[in-house]
Amino acid sequence: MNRKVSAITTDTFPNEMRTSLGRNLTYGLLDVIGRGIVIGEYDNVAFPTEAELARKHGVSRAVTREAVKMLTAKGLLSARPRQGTIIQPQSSWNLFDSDVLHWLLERKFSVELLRHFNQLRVAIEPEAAALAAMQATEQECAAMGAGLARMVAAEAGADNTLAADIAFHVAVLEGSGNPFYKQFRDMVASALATSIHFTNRIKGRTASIEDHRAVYDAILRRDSDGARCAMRRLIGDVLELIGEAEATASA
Amino acid sequence: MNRKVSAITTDTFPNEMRTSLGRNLTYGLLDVIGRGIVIGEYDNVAFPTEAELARKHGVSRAVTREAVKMLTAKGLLSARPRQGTIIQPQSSWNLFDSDVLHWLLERKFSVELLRHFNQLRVAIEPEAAALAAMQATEQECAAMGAGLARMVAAEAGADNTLAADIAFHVAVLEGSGNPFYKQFRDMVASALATSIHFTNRIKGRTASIEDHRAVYDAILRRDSDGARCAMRRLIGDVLELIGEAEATASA
DNA sequence: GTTTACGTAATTATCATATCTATCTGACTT
DNA sequence: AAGTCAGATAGATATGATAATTACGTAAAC
Repeated sequence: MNRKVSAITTDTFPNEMRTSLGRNLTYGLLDVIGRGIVIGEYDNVAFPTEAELARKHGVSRAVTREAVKMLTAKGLLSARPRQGTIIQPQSSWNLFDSDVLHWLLERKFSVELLRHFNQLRVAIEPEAAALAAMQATEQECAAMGAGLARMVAAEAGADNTLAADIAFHVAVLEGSGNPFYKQFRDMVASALATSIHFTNRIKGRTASIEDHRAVYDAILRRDSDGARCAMRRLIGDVLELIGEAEATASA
Repeated sequence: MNRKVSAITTDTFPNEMRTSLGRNLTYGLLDVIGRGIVIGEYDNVAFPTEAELARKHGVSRAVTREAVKMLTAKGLLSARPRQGTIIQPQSSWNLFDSDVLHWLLERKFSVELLRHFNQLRVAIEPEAAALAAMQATEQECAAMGAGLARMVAAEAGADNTLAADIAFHVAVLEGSGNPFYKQFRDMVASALATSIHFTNRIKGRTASIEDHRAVYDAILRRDSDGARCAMRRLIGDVLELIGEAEATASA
């Protein structure tokens, strides 16, 4: 396995490439450049040209162009002849792309972003719970129950707290029967994974199980408004904690 | 301008290329393939290989690959050696990508999709209004006022009803100060543009202006809950109309 | 002095071709 | 059965050449 030595090789990016099935140079470069943009690596310097990017990372221009095109599709870049490739204002980044969100949450951790995201969750998830109460199938309800059961098991150390929490919230979103809500699957998973350390540090999750169960029970008895309120309370609590943390940090 | 004649030329896709700045072959092909996938052009046939796509559209493989990569980034495709390029299940399409949403809404018009989207709006926009009531700047409030004024003007035939409606809703989203809500800008614009004919047909928009003004007033007096309720009522009405239409259609 | 027109050069866009790599299939061996 | 190897296929990558676009500086025009 003696290939040309390059900054980015197929080996450089093994398993953690959550982007579809890719573990090839293009996806590697996509990840490196994307993360670089989000971190702010190019904030005070002109973004490199295709040729420079290719040379710097030791890959061909074709690979570079494909990675750049993918980042363009995600709203991070735009390219024009003679002007070069430039970073788009953050307002046009596609935050609902799980790659972009992942990069954002991964960087120097921003409580503000976490608050913004949970301000979104407090809109989305209660409504999803309400929809789920109206039309979730038995299977979908069973998935929620399983998630809850895992949370209880995790309490006793028999399962992973984070994975259980995610499983429950994802199950509710799936139960909504609405493809837009279902899209939040990856986002919520990504964000919870990042924020769990944060929220855990502030407050034990012991009380949380009961809150989750309240959502679950309401959905089971087809109580749409009850499910909405319970879920809103659940996420509202998280939001409150974040607000307090922000206030403490700035004080 | 005598270049090689091909199925997709630079001239084929002139101005209407809302995707970033592109009016080149890659963006043209992106649009053609993307629309084809959404419409269902490949539903009962194997998706072509890169080579076939390139030949069919008369472009090089490099262009084809770039378009395919962009569609991969939007969640529509995935590619593996030997397996070929395959269409992803609809559940992994990025519905929050304005291209994807545009293609979806453009196809044989689906009332169900419209309902699903408005089920999302009824979660998002009231919360955005509530946030706007808390922290919109004077400028942002002025933008909402301007949108409302345009709606009044449109009533008298002095402005475009659709554009005015969009302007108001976008202004509220912008006023939320939350980047996730701001992302709905393009989506709401895209969806309203498609649905306006539908909703207009069912009900005159005369009553609508007062509903919009109620939202605006609540935000101005910093009444968070009032804004949320007013906006919820506004979109709830639309949702109800869609539900009735669906019931009628299936009856 | 300001604007307009235009040529130049830089950078992306495209093409064509060749080679590499991953992976499925099936035959062959153990 | 289970493992191993060979062939075939389709995407992945590299390379180099050409075209198209347009920012920018310069000169001409007003």
